[in-house]
Amino acid sequence: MNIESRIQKAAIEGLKHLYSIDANESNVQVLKTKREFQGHYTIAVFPFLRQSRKSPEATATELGEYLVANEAAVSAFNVIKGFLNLTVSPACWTELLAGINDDPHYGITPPAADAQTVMVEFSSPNTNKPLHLGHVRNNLLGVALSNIIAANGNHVIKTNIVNDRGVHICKSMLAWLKYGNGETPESSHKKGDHLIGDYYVAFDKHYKAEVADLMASGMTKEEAEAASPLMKEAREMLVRWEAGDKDVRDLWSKMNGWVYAGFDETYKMMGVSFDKIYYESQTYLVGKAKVLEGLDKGIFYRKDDGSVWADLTDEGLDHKLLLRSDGTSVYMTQDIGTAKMRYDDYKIDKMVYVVGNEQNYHFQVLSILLDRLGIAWGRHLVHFSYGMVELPEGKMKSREGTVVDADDLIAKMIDTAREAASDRLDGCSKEEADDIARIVGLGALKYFILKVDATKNMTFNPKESIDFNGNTGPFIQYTYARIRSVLRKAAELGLATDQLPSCDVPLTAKEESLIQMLSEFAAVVRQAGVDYNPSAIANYAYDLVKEYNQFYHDFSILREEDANVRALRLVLSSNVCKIIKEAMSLLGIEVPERM
RNA sequence: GGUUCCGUAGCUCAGCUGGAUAGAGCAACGCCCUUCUAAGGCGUGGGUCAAGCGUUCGAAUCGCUUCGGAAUCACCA
Repeated sequence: MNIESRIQKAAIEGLKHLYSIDANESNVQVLKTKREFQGHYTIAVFPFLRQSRKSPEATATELGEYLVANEAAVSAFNVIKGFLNLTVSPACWTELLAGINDDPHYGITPPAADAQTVMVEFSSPNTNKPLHLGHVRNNLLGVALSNIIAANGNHVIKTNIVNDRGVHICKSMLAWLKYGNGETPESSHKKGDHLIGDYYVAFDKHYKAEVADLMASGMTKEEAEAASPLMKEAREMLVRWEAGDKDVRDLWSKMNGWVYAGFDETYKMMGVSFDKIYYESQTYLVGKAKVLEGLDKGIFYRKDDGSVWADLTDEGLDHKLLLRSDGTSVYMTQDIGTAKMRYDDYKIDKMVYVVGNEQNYHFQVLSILLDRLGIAWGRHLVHFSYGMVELPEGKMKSREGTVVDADDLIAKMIDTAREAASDRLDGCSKEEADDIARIVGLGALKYFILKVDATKNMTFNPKESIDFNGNTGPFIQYTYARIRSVLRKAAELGLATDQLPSCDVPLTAKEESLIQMLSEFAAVVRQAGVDYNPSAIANYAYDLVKEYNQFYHDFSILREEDANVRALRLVLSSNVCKIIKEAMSLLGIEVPERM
């Protein structure tokens, strides 16, 4: 049991004993004492005054006296107004540190025998354009969330649903046929996803030109869009694709292959991997069948024009289209198919979709539809709804060329990291220096994105490059590397870094505070899991590191002459190191041994 | 128009299951390397927590209203 719980339990007993108050966990709050006051934990006694029939000061004092007498962890107290500040005994802190030191994975809960299986879907790219900053946020959140869910004792299956079919794919295929002259990633020395993206843009350019010409000859915009020969060809191509036309399918496979090779490079760079990948080209027919099955069962209905709908008015929502009048499927149909396949493939207890908040309505509807279709986890599916990445001017727009490309951004971050390290890695080989630049550059990018509350929109200013000082990934990595350096030197001197002294060692306030923060890690991981909130881990790591840097600045470790004090500081430092690494690893961020 | 989300320092963000004088980083200005990595530490200035009303011993946090911004309500995905 942690110290907070012990204090809370004792306080509940004390209130009962002193005033016959029946308090419980929810109304006895044990808070962390604010910096400017003396003590480690604080209880506000205001809620108990009515029943204690005493002043705030008197009540707090009596409760404080009770706790010092009856709870070994509490060694002293002070009262300011109605706030009871409690001081925890040094022995208690040392014991706590020993416990953390003995646990190589403190804060991480391995799956138990009856652990739940949670599937996390993220990334889910289109195969017609390269990944941009929005996808980066999605991927990083997906990885971090999967790690956090796993760290809370669940089995996690990471999955990706690739949107590899539809008229948008036909557009780039058509443009490549018309304007490509057989260009390949090899011949052009372009990543496959970027090559295809260029043809998607080319289609749009020619299509716009056609529409403009037709409008110049007197058509309205709608007429012109409907009459565009290019668009007509693209739609015909989709029909041929659905019919399984060999030429179209071969081209489709070839071009998708290029895109996947490009994506794989980006994924690898970002440290993203999946346990299972689904393709919409394989799930949409399953969805169609499932919808028709629902139609037979009377869950859905068919309109006169042949389209199939779900009536959601009893849920306070509208009618939702599931199959078009021409029998083709829509987005929702595909998600239903994917859900069924997942249900058949794995015994999932819970499904988490990492998808942008623009699709909140979609997932509200999907949840209801899956439930009606008998998918067990449908009703309680989790839509991890994250906010957009915006530029200072507003949304990224591909048409205006303001999209921040993932590969470009990553390369730029690594270059910046390399420059920043240029004059400080003299002893390193080229490979080591490259690896450090990669770790630090990506660390800066990942932390920048993950430290902000995922549900909120965030702003990225491309003109001001991501910082390497202050509340950043490199700041945390730097602290890690600095501690590692001290620990290496300790090893050279033959000093143990994991042996607490057997006798009592007096602790400074900073040391106590650090142990207190280390012990909080387990609760932070748990809460991050409950809230689906990776940023809580990031902010914790920052606070811990900031605290450690003050300690590092104010106290010596290796030059400390008292061997017991030195041993304690080494253990403390090595455990801060361990927790930094664990926290960053939950976020999918690596830490360097030196930088 | 309906629904949902957001509004905290010049900028980017914490804090939100109610607790003490609202915190960081960046930017500005100043100080600290003969001492374990200065990507660090310390300090100064910077706030009507969008506004108002309410609930409460206590509100940035909870409720209502207003203002401002975003998303969504497609036979797009």
